[in-house]
Amino acid sequence: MPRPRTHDEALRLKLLDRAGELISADGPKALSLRKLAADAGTSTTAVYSLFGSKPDLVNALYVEGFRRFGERLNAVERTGDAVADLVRLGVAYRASAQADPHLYAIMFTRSVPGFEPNAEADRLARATLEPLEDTVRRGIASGQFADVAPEAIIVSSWGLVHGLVSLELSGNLPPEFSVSGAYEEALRANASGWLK
Amino acid sequence: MPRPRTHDEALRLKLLDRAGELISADGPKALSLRKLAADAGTSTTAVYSLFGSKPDLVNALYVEGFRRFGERLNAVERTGDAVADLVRLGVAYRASAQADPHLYAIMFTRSVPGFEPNAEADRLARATLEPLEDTVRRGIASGQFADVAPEAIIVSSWGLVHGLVSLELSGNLPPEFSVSGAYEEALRANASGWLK
DNA sequence: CGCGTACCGTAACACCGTTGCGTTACGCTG
DNA sequence: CAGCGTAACGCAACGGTGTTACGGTACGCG
Repeated sequence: MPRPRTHDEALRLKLLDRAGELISADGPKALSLRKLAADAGTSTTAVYSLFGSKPDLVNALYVEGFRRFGERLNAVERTGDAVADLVRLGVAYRASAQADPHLYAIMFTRSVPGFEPNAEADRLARATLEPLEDTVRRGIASGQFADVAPEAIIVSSWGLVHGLVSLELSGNLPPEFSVSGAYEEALRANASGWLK
Repeated sequence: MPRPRTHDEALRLKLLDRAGELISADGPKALSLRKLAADAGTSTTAVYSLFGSKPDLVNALYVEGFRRFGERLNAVERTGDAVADLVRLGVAYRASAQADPHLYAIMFTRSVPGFEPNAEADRLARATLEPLEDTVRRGIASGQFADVAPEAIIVSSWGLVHGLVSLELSGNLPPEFSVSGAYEEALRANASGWLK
């Protein structure tokens, strides 16, 4: 007997899509529920019935960002050489961040005030790193890397890649420092430091 | 003939101080000009006559953050061994970030919407890295590091340290992983990758 | 003493996220 | 076929934000 719902899955996707565009075009500040609703031809209520709140909508973008990230990392072909594989993964990581810089900002910096990823989103984020974890464990098992705790190499590699990419994206690097030029070299040097 | 000004240097410092406390206590979202003015016993106009706008006030916090950062990095004693010095600088970097996590967020993530550091602030930020640049150049000159472009080692070291610290502060690292435990080891491995 | 003037607090503006309320629009029932 | 019950939804209000225009204020000089 109720009136049929128009706040459906299609609208949910449309809102997510438009929200991503608004953020990508003018930054996180430009994401307003009123503007978003108007763009999608609906009302602000839609966001609340479909997502719960603005932070919850951003959480959905966070999940979407990690999904795209995971796709790219999983698509990296392995060579069997752990150092070369770490470099490849790092290159894919940077490419992914540059493809969606504002999604990257949502994922790794707190660019939307008040947003904290929920538990499920955190698990997903964690799972995205599986290719990295796998490569490091294989490198240790094969005797290529020193016999240290895998986490040490995993976090060190992740930290370097994340640090370089986020310095680059946030514009904190002095202009004469080009990440592109030294990126692969830095990744290789870092991985080499763990060789047996 | 005018009435004597109460929006003076003392009030400027008081506002900066209170703004830092508000941000440190409840995050960047909690920094409201009305609350800040009330806390300081003045009106919102003070912020506009002393700083220009809210982003300009945040810019002053940005500068203050880099000043403290520079103090700590400059206080690091050198051993003459480039690898050991890079580790020491990294430890000081992390300590500085942990001492003022919300200032760190202002400095390196875009945690306050609408804020972009101005040119002078950018120069100051750059100058903060001098101890790092110096250590790397000496390490290359002494023949300890390979004869690569200094920028490669500088950016790689900075990237690793920044990446680890910001992953740690943003809570993106898996809970079972302790940065403290593997931090120095990772820095040493990274620096070692550049040895001749 | 009072005038001139720079200063500064108040209040308005436009916008934000969020929420309660009243309307709407359907499908089942009589 | 008419009407009712009910879930869904848009509108408008609420308390907040940064910012700005304005008008009262309080001093030093003539």
